[in-house]
Amino acid sequence: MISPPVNEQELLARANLIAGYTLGEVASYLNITVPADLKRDKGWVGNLLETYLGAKAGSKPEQDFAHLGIELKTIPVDAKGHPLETTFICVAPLMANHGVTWDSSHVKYKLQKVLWIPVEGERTIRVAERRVGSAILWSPDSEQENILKQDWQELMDMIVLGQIEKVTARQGEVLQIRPKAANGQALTEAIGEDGNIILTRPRGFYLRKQFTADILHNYVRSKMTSSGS
DNA sequence: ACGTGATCATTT
DNA sequence: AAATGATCACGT
Repeated sequence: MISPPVNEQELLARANLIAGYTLGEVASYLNITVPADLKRDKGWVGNLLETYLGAKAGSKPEQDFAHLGIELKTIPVDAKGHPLETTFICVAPLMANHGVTWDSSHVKYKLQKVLWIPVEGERTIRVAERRVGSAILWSPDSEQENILKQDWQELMDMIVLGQIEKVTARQGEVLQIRPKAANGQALTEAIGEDGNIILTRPRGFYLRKQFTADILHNYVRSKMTSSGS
C-alpha cells in the first residue's frame, strides 16, 4: 500500500507522474486487474487513482486527503477534454438540517479544494488503454462559489420545506440533485408536504458537466496566460 | 441503510 | 446527442 502524500507538493508530484500513462499501465504497476468495462465497476477508475496517490480507503464523509484539505475527483472526458458525466459530490441530507448553512454544508466542504484528474472515458476505448490527463488543483472563485451557494440554498429550502418529491435534476444552475442509491428499492426518511416524515429515494448532489468543463477549460487558459504566448 | 467511488441506460 | 433518472460494488 502506498502511504499518503505528506504535503500538497508531493500529491501533485505523484499526480504528474501518471499523466499520459494508460490505466492499464497504472493498474499493472499496482498489480490490479483491469475490468473489460465499467458496467459493474463504476468506481474502478476512481479507486485505482486513489490507491496510486495514497488516499485513505474508506467511506467516511471526509476529503480524500483530509490532512491536506484536498478532495480527489477523477472525471471522464472525451477527446476534446470535455466531461462525459456529471460529478457526484455527496449525499443530500434530507433530515436534521436545522441550523445547517452553506458554510457548514458538506457540499462546500468537499468542494473547497479539489484535485481533478481527467481520464479518457469514451466507451470505444478499452479501459486499459484509456489515458490519464494532467491533474488540476482547483478551488472555487467567488463567482463560482456564489452560484453553488445559490443553488444549494434553493435545493435545501425545498428539502426543509417538505418539497423533496418536487425536486428535479432540472433545477440548479450548476448544482443538481439526483437519485443516489443501490437501486430503486432503497428508501430513506425525509420531510413530507405536511411536515410529517416520509420515505423517499436517497438523493445526492452533483455538478453539471458545463460547470466542470469550465473548471478544466479555465485552467488551460490560465496556464497559457502565465506561460505567455 | 449510508457514504465512498462513480457510470449506465432510458428518456427527452 | 444530451440530460435525467437509475443503478453497480464495496466497506461499515
